[in-house]
Amino acid sequence: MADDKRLTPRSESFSAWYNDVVQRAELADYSPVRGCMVIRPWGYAIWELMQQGLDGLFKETGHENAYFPLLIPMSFIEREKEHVEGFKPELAVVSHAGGRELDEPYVVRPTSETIIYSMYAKWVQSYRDLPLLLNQWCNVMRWELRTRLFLRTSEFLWQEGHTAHATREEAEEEARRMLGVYRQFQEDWIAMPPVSGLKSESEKFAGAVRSYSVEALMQDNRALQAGTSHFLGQNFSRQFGLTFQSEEGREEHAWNTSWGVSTRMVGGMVMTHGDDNGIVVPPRIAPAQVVIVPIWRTDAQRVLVLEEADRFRDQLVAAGVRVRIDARDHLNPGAKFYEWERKGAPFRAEIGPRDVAKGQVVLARRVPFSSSERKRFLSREEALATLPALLDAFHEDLLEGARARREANSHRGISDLGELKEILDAGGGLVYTGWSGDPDVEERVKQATRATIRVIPDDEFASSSRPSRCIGGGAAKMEVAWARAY
RNA sequence: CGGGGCGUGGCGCAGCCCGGUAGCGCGCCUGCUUUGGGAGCAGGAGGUCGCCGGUUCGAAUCCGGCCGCCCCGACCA
Repeated sequence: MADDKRLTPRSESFSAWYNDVVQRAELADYSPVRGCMVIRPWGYAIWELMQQGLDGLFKETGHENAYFPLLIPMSFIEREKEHVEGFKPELAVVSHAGGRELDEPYVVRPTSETIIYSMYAKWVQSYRDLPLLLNQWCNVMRWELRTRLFLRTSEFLWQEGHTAHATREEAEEEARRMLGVYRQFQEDWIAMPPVSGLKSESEKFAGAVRSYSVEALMQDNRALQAGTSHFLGQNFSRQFGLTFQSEEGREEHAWNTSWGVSTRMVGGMVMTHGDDNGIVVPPRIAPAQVVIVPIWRTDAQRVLVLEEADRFRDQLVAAGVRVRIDARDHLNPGAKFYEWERKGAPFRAEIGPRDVAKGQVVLARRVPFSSSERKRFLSREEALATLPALLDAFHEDLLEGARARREANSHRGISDLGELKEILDAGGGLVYTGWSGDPDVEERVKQATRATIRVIPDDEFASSSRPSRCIGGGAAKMEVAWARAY
């Protein structure tokens, strides 16, 4: 039946579409463990490319990778008051090991501030040991009530950067710098342009002095917190005795930051670029940027076509393009076209007997070049010479499309609560209003609209005229962006 | 945790109301023919009907309990 092959259209149910497409694109599957997912090879390869891109940026900004234990003594988590309050409900605890009950239970890390800063305390003596700039790639566990593949699972993969600095200014700068790295990465690799800014008090990380985030607007106009960066002040260094001797010989507490992005970005990619035919993987994170589909009738043609496909692949690989040949014999070409569209490969190159004869390839882009140009016929030399540029151009088109969608769904200068609610109920995305900074107002608006303050936007995203009225009445002290969020 | 829905070959479903020992599509296997947008024909494999108990000569179907999953709301990267 045709219906077996179709995905639930986005217009029918965006969340059903998401669940469908994540599984049918073979990104991930549900696991026997409640709330946990299995990331399948295609999805994992995308994550690996994200990791590579980010890891490069971390290294460029002076960070090194390390690894800390999965299990954290319960007493560590409990040391920072705000921190434990924030995480208590979602901790998974190991109480038994080696066949007996442990004297002190361990928690499966929900995040690693405590164990990492306890080690930093051991390693840092002098201002000369600072800054200490480490990152770790790992899994974490937060017991979630309601889970969704990639967007919220009990176990997820992420990176967490943890830094220690001699001065407050330097740590604050680091937190801002890494927020910028996330933004840059999401634009340059995922073609997902977020809005960056400061979190409100109620939305900040448990244990932080200040939290920043990048918020991306999905196709259903809900916001996705796609990365966070925290200025931790001296909260953890005080609890873990992370001190150093300053140049002047005084003992001082170090200043910390932490920052992380997770496999949630894969979900963000899906909901930013996907369409009713499947996901769209932006070129720089596509495990196969070009999929060659060979076409043949006879055995002789098969040999000839596959030979040409191999040669073309080798040439593309030499040009730095990630290529895959789909030589499966039990599927006809049409079936392969649909499959790779579902899985979001940026380009498909068809090579059949006619193309071999003419020395050409037929190139199709996952999102067509234009409505009138669904396929491009290129000589092999041309294809080879232009593909790297075509990949870049596709990235730019995706980024521009996503940015245009974000802007089209951003509503500025809203000062009336009724209007805010109206916009949100009509499916509006990011709504910019004034705010006094009063948490009671924030809570009241949240109750009334089911939206939250996503960020106090950075200057670049702020409205050209600063709002004077607070959404809850009275004078505004700042501008905030509201949205319903994942 | 509240509301809704669903558990039947790998996937999607029908059968349940009205009990009689399981069927359809897709997928899978074998063979032949095919292959430029989801191939055709022929043959074949595959199911303790979520679990436990009850009613009955007999339960996928009726009754009770339990478990699990999905969706919508309260908390969260």
